[in-house]
Amino acid sequence: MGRCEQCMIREFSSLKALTREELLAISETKTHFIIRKGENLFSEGESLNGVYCIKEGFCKLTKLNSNGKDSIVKLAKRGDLLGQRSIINEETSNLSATALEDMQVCFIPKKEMLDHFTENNKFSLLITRDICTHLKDADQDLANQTHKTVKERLAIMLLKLEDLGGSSSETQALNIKLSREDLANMVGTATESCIRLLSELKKDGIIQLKGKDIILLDKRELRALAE
Amino acid sequence: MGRCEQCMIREFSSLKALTREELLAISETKTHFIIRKGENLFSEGESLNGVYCIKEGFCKLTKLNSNGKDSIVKLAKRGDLLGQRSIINEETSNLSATALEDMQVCFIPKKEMLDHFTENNKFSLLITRDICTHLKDADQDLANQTHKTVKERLAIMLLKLEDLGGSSSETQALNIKLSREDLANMVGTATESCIRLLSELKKDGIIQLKGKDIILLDKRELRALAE
DNA sequence: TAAAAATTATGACATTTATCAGTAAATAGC
DNA sequence: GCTATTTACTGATAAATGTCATAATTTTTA
Repeated sequence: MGRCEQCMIREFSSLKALTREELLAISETKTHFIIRKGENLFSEGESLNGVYCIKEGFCKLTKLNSNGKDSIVKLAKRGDLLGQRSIINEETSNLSATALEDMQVCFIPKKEMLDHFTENNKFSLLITRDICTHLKDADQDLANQTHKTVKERLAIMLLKLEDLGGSSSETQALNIKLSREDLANMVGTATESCIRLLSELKKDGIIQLKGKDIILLDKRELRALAE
Repeated sequence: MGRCEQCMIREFSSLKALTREELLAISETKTHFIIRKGENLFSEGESLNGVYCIKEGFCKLTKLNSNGKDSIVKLAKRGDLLGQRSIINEETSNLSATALEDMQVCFIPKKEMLDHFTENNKFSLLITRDICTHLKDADQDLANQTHKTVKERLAIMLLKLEDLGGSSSETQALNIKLSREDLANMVGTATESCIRLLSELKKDGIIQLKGKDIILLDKRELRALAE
């Protein structure tokens, strides 16, 4: 099994505040596993016994609506920690986490996290700050959702996808591959509306579509559309 | 000036975790003031030098959209602390806070808050938990916003207003008085649409409208509408 | 208290967005 | 490689929501 103190992924999260000794302790209790595309790391309402550290791959965090549709609340990537809120608030998970591609994930037990959280002030501050950042993002998303059109929100989302996952250096396509349905659920619209707007952006030469690949041709124009 | 250790409002917030000594220290540095209806406690983008503790009155927390409209992200009431996120993340305020009625507010300087935050683990845990709760609420709001109709969202909002501020024991009217425009900005719709739906709910005998007063007549039906 | 201003309300209409139906294309399984 | 199945796309239409105009009501101000 890999050793946390040698794992560079920790530099991307609050785990970077842990001492060598603390990392050694975590190495002893953590587990490492593979999640296949489409599988859940955890589900809404589930009680989490620890925190997940994403070593590789993207996943979506969703909330099931009463009408049976998923709302994608956010995306997570390599280096992100999942489940912090549930652990701190001692509540069941608020969201489901589903792999968008094959993932490598480490699981750190609750007790181990909480011990360091209470003992290492730098660590707990970073975790709290991380949660604060999520809150700020959520407020922004909420404001966008309330007064922006679907087209504006789609433009925002495409830029956000590039920001989060980057683009392939060969094909220029966004690295985060979402189905049209998933993209629609992020934007908060019907799948057909989402497809229609993508076609429109393509027709206007702002993006290029090649199968599932999306290439952002004119980011300046996209930003203008996002207002 | 009032003394924090004698102020019962602190029991409603993370401040309840502070020791008598800590409360005495805060009493020395805090200031107390009155905010008139419509005035701002602080504005989006402003850098906050401390945290606000609401002693009396309701206020709205808004985010300005590119189209010049406000989105009301949440409401705050007696006992709530405002500005915690900005202080912890050392960032400017994400939202504006505007009084919905005359308010009494205490201001606790940043340094004072951070000192206790780093030294009193119970206090910092409660603050972190409070932020976690806000994050959970924001995720729920976001999901509601994406896949619920305006009518469903309005029903949710009316129930939330009652939950947050209660109703007058005499008139049964909601204690939180919002203009139709504010209500629309909470629900995320146009003012006229909001008014139209309120009229519809009134026609169906679900609510009663008396000037600005809103009386929830049939909460069961409202909950059904909210799904 | 009367006039002015702001807010609430309603109607007509335009626009956006969702839904349903059906086809085309891509992917998975054999 | 070929079929089955899913996903992507397009069109027609319906429904929801926004916008503009205008009237009724309430609140504010002089």
